[in-house]
Parts: sequence; C-alpha cells; structure tokens
Amino acid sequence: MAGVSRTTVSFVLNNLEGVSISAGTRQRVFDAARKLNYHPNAAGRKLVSGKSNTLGLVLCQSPEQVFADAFLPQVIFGVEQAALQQGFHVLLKQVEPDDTKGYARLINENHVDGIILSGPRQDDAEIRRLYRDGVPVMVMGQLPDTSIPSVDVDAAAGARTAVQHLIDLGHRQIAMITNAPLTYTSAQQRRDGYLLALKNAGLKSAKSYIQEGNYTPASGFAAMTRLLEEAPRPTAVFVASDVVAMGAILAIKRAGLRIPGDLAIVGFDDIPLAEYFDPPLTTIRLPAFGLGWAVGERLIRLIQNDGLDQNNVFMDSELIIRDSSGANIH
Amino acid sequence: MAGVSRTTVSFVLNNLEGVSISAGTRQRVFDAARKLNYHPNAAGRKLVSGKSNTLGLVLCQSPEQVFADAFLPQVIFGVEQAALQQGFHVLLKQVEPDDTKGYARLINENHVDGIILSGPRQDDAEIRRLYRDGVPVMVMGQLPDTSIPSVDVDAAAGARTAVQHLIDLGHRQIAMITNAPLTYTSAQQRRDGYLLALKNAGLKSAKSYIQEGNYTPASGFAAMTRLLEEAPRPTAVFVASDVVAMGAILAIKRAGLRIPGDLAIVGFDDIPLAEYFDPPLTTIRLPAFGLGWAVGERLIRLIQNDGLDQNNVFMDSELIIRDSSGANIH
DNA sequence: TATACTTAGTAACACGTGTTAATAAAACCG
DNA sequence: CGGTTTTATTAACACGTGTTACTAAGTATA
Repeated sequence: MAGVSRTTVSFVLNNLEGVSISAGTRQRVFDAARKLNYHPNAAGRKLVSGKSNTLGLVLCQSPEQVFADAFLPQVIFGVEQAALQQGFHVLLKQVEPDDTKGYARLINENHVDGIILSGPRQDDAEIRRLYRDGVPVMVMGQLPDTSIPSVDVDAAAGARTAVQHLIDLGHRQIAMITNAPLTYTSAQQRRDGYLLALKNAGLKSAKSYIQEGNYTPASGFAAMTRLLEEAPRPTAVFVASDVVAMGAILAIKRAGLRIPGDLAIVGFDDIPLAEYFDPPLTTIRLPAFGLGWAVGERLIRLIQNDGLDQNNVFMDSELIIRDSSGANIH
Repeated sequence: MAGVSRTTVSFVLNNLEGVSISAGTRQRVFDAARKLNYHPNAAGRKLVSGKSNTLGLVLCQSPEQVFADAFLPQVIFGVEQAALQQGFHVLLKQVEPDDTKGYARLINENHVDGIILSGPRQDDAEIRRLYRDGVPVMVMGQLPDTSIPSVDVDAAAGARTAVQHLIDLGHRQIAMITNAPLTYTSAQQRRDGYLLALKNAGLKSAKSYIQEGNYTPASGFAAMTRLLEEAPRPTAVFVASDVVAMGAILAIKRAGLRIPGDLAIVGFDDIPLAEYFDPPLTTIRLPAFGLGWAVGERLIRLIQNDGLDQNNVFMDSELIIRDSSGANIH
C-alpha cells in the first residue's frame, strides 16, 4: 500500500539505526500502517528473534497457602510493573508443590525467556537443571546449596527485630508460633531470627515454646491454645504471620486473657488488615511490591545479559509498632 | 535422526488421526525425539496455526483495590485451573483503570486468543470495540448496555439475603456501608439488594443510612463513625465488604458499643479471616475460585467456537452465619 | 492379469517477521 | 568525465511448525 517492500516497512516501523530511509517514504509507511490498522504479529517476531519478551511467573504455593497469602497480589503487581517498564509480558503458571517439571515446558517450548520461581520446594531439581543449562532464572525465597540468583526478604533479621522489640519491653518468657511447617525455608528463617534474638539477650529457648502454624488462622488458634497450657505461661508471643496471629488472638480472647496486658503479640507481614486488628497489631512490614519489582527487574537483566551487581538480594523489613505489643501503653 | 521427513515427525508427535504411520517408524520418531530432548517451539506453532493457546487476564483494578482484594488470588487460580485443563496458558496484564486501549495490543499482536476483563470501567470503549470485532471476550462483573458475555456473582441477591437475615432477626433500623463508590457496578448491585430487601419488608430507607466505603478498612472506620452519629442510631449495619467491615467494627468498639448486642453486623465476601474476626463475622460467601474457573472455561469455549448456553451467568453466594449478626445468641 | 483401493511417507507451501547482502541511483571528488 | 563513496531500497534467506496434495509401493478385487 505504501509502494515499498516489506523490508522497508520493517526498517521504518522498528526505527532501525544505520539504515537510511527518505522522509517521504517513511511517512508513507506510517500512513499506510495506520490506515490498515497494522500491528506486528508477535508469533512472527518471536519465531525469528528467538525471544518471547515474556517472563514466566511460577507459583509453587499450594492453593491453601495462596488463599491465605494476603499480599501475593502485591508481589504479582510488582513483577508486572517491572516487566511493563521493559516491554515484557508476564505469563502466570501455578504448579502443585510436588509437580516438578511442570514449568520446564515454558522454557523448552520457548513460551518465556526466563522464569521467576516463587516458593520452591527445597528439593526442586527442575530449577537447578534449568539454571545449570543457562536459563535465566530468579528465585523468590531461598534455595540452599545453590548459586541461583534470588531475591528475598531478610526474614531472619525481621524476626530478630520483632523479638528484640519484645525483649526491650521487658519480656523474658517469649514464645513463638511459626508461619508454616519448618520444612519451609521461610519458616526456618523466621525461627532462626527468633532464636538469635533470644540468644543475644542471654535468654533460653524451650522447645515447647515453639509451636507450628501452617498459614491459616485455624492453625494459629490451635498453636496458641497449646502455648497457653505451658508452664510458665509465656508473657509474649512472636507469631510469624499476621494471618496466623489472627487465630492466635482469638484463642487468647477466648481464654479470657487480655492483649497486651496478659500477653503481648508481635506479628509478621503487615497485611492491610493488621492495623485494624483488635488490638491493632504490632508487626513486621514486608516490601511485597518491592520484592516483586526487584525480582522482575533482575530477571530481565539476566535475560538481556546485563550482569547482576549481587547474586542474592535481601530486602529490609520494617517494624510497625501498634498496640498489640504493649509499646504504646504508658 | 529417525530417518524420516519433518512431516512424518509432525504426524507422529501430534498423533494425527487419518494418517497411517507404521509402528516401527512411529517408535523411531519417539526415540529420536526423546534422545534429542525435542520440544516443539511454541512460536512456530503459533505462527502457523494463528492460535496462541493463551488467555489474557486483564485486571483493571487500581493497586489500592487489588491490595485490599483478599480473594483475587483465588479468582486468578480459578482461571489458571480452567486454562490448564484445556492446555491453555494465562497471560496477566494489569492496566490502570483510566488506561483504555492498554490491553488491545494483546489481541492485535496475537499474544492471546481471548481476553478476560476483570473490573472494567463502565465507559470502557475498548472492550466494546473488541467484542464488536468478534474477539472472544469475557467480562468478570457487568457492563450495562452490552451483550458482552459475562460471569458475575449475583451480588444483588447476596446483599438481599444478608439484609433479609437482619430483618428476620427483628431489626428495623438497618444501615449500609458500601464496598466502593457507587460509580462501580459492584457497589450499585449490593446497594440495590439492600434496598430491595428493605422494600419487600415494608421498611423505609434513609439516604443518610447509606455511607460509602472504598475497599479499605479505613473507609469503613470513617463510614461507621458517621453512622453512629445518626439519630436514630441504626441497630444493624450491612457492610458490603469484609475488609471494610473490619474498620467498621473497630469504630464500633472504640465507641464503646458491643457487637451484636448494640449493633449487629453482616459483611460480604467471606474472606479467609472473616471467621476469626472478633466477633466472627456473619457474611456472604462468594465463590471466588468458581468465578475464575467459570470465566476461564467459558472464554475457552468462545475461542473454540463452542456456543455458550447462556450469555450472562450469575453465580450464587451463600449466607454464612456467625456471631456478628446475633443469630447465634439465644 | 488389469484395476481399484489402501498404506506409508514426503515435497512443497504457508504463516509473519528480522536481517544480511546486494543493487541501483545519486552525490561527491579529482 | 571516470571513478569512488553515500543514499535509498530490495531480493533472498531464516526461524519452526502445520497442512495439503501428491507419489510409490503394497494389497485386495473383478
């Protein structure tokens, strides 16, 4: 329609440097493209370039985990934003935690240029294979014994801060409820921060003072019920998940005890509702959006072969002091 | 490597019917494919077939909306599952609410075969254009004055049930806090259900008894504070969002009133935490996962040119009776 | 045995793009 | 004016697949 070859059209529309096209021709191409409502076909581009301009966001969490994970949307949006900024798309893929190999297809069949793995199992062999084969890969969370680049919240430091806060308030009998079974790294890290804070303060930690939660309020209720039967009863509890803390708080109230008077609570995550708990929850705020953004942005750098300044990034969390820890009561 | 042509390979691996290939050849092809770790290239397929086997999931919600939307992950997972079952992928795309045309590119450039639009603006012109052009499109929610196929919760019916529940408990002064500004369809529907329940019971509805929320607990706190100053003070409030209800509940407690003794509350959504509110929240449970599943499954049918049994689907919600409405107190 | 039909396989085209090497025309230089 | 460089444009190939039309050989039928 513009009276030129396909090649010329390609040159003009891609605004290629080092090729000279007269202004008149250029304009004719633009006009024709507009008139024909022309849009370059992605499949054609992908085929010839070998690039898909797409990030694979693989979620390994089980459905229960996800439903309880109040800030997964923020993480996803962070990835989206980072991708958008570089003209990338985001392909979402959920895989059952035990379904290894479910996502390798994305790479093998060239659907995506790289993969973000959220919440992988410790023994996930597929991600290691992809990494070894030179596939651009980022992990959200941590994988031991590998040099796979990752972005994670410095959960241990956050947990340590949370517990230190309780220690500073004078508590000596501090228990903990984990966010998940200790087979999960994120649960281990938070417990390690708890233990470290106790150790630094010269406090002892009893095994029975650590109860396991599993993402749900119900598990928090059960765990707290067990803790209330401990002797001596703890005067403060670090609950490594706000959602789990919600259940724990209900257990405390049902037992007729008061927060923070009888029992101080510090949570973890700072979900949007935490501020509206009764009492408002002292907790650790996670940079959920920033986490997603960072992991997306770094994966794109890997894809484009720009180097990473550091292989493993740990993002800082922030102590948000509200009423449940008793710090605001004078 | 198998000593046959590409054509034969294609026939064998796609298991094409109506073509006869000897068992020996077939096996040689399989063996070679395995040995070479062969995976068909998606770009090549898409190019020749014109199909991308991908659904575009477009989220129009603003970030604040999304962060507060506790069951967005469930919806997304529902779509994922439906897609997975038919061998489709899901491409996620967030667009600013005012950024029309942001997602048409997905179709124009053939990234996706169809689009699911979640939470569109009422005046979204782009979706109407796509629909008119014959693009497979599904809307989550509702769009007035169109015949675009949609899946939605029957929010009006749910709201009506919630309010009827309060009426059945003997309440006559029933106020409402909306989940969002009334410019949003979902807010309108829930309000309409509220009004209908009142009307059917022969009750009058005062304008000042309807206060607006905007997805956040903070807005619920503010709205409830206004309601508490009304004379006569309502004896029950229907809050059209559990998250907003969380803020409303805090306002009630701050005012020294008791739930449900002084003020009964019914929420909407049944977020995972609703059961652990203090008091546990009577609310309307939405089939979030089912919603996502239905919209995904129907979009695929549209893409494959199977007809839809009905153009607009309304899914039922369910009244979950807990303590906040006072029904369990005898 | 001549004919028709089935079986097994392939050559050739098409999809829509990016890129390299080549060509023709124009401009510059001595 | 002959030769060299620059400018504007294109022909031809490549990417990896699905599909149609065709061939050749084998097998049943009359």
